[in-house]
Amino acid sequence: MQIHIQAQGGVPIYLQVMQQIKYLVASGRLQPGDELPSIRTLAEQLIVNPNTIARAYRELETAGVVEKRRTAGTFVAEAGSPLARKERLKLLKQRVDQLLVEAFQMGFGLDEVLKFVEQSELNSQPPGKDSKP
Amino acid sequence: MQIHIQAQGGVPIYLQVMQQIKYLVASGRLQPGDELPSIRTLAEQLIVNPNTIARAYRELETAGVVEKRRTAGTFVAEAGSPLARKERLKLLKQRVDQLLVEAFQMGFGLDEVLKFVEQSELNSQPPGKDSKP
DNA sequence: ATTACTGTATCGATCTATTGATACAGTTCT
DNA sequence: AGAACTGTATCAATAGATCGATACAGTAAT
Repeated sequence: MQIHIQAQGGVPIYLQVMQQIKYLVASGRLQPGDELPSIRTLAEQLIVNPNTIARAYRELETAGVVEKRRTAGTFVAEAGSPLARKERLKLLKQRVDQLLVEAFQMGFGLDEVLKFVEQSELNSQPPGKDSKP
Repeated sequence: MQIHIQAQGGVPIYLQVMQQIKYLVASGRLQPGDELPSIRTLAEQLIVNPNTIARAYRELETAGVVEKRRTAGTFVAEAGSPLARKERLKLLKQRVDQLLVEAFQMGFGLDEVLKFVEQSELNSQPPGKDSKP
């Protein structure tokens, strides 16, 4: 699995690992059911402490991205996050507002944000399964 | 100025102040040229150390949101951020991708993200002044 | 000159996050 | 049974962020 870590930069290693795995899943390069490298394997590959990878996997499981099977390994989870729809909507609204504030601050307009959203490499994603709950 | 701080919650005070001022500017409730409360005034109002507000203002200035005039006070900056357009585009793309990853992870589709962007309360913002550079 | 207001700088205490060293517990296969 | 692999738990060291106390420096009006 292609993961690259920057020791410099202030971003915690476990977060970098989380983000990159999230991207791999969101872009479809990791499919539900796929097995991730074992904690120790990835730790050796990145030359970090196993605890660090363990933490990344643990939080990814809490977030519903991966699923751990006791002695078998860690796998990409099947379904989406288990959060209630209302909670997710609230979160999404927050994220969108944050993005827009930053965009406006940078001098961009709504149209440009929309363009970026439409043109994202990630746009091949299947539509949400609960557009109408 | 209406700013509310939560001591609990783990979010640093100076960040809360920054975010809320950014929102006030992005939503137009603070206009370019408007004067912000002095560091001490706001510090007393929120019952925090002046250093904390000073830090918020300092970082807002670095971000190009406000402008400090030595002995006169702190004001909302005129232009957008001074970053080069290429840099801003890169940043914006990153932000959008992050948002989409989170949205997909939560089980939402592109269409729903677009809907949220279009329906945001912030959409009354003037369009970016450099749509065509 | 004094007072009252701006923002600035320095130092230190404290707390939290992050990472690492190391030992543990369970399953699977030989 | 034993080896080799999963993920787990505990504890300590370190580094960094955050915030506060306090003193400084400049301008403007009295």
